Amino acid sequence: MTATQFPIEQVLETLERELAKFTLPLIDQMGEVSKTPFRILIATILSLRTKDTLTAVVAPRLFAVADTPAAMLELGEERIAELIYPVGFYRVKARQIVAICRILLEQYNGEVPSDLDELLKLPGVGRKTANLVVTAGFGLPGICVDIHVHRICNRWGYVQTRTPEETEMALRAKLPQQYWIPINRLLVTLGQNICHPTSPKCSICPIRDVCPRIGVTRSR
DNA sequence: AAAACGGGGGC
DNA sequence: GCCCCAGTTTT
Repeated sequence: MTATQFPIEQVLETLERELAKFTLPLIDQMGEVSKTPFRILIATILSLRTKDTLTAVVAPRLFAVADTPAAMLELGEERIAELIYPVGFYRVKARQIVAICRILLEQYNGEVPSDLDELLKLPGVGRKTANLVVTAGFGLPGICVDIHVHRICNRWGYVQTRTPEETEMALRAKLPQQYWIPINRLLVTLGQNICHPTSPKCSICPIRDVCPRIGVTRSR
């Protein structure tokens, strides 16, 4: 179709090799033992519109006190709000956590469902959160598109989309499935450390040789 | 399509 | 002081 297709596979493999040099996303910061579906679900709720370095400090405080839906309900909305206060949106998030845990206990036997459509029924869970639980929590195929994945894929010209949901669908159609799970982790890492919305640090970018927008500082 | 939720950190 | 942050829901 196009004369020069963006070399997405080469780029993602390069990023995979360079990953160790960068600050990693929230789920990786929380450590291997924290990668249970329930912790990923709750931590992702806490992380909405919040820096993940802050969430990575606050979330473990909550998990130390309550690590299951039943324990969360026992803790109660007020106490949850106090514990998560620094992440912001604490009232909304505490209310959503309680509502989610109630549903998990009443309808899912206290377990987090692995099905995307079931996850999307939970209050406060949109496509980004649901797909992160599917991929990072269960290791199942899915594409988690946050603002970094959306921005960078469009910056590269790999997709031309207006919303993260459109980007997710475009990637499902054209990105080889072996990259579905790692693309989020790779592009969030790149987006946080180098490929910023404004003033990206192209001079130290590991894929500068093949990026079509090298030196272009405006967001898209 | 736009507002609203919100404290913490960077500049 | 001003702006942004691994979004989602409501108007």
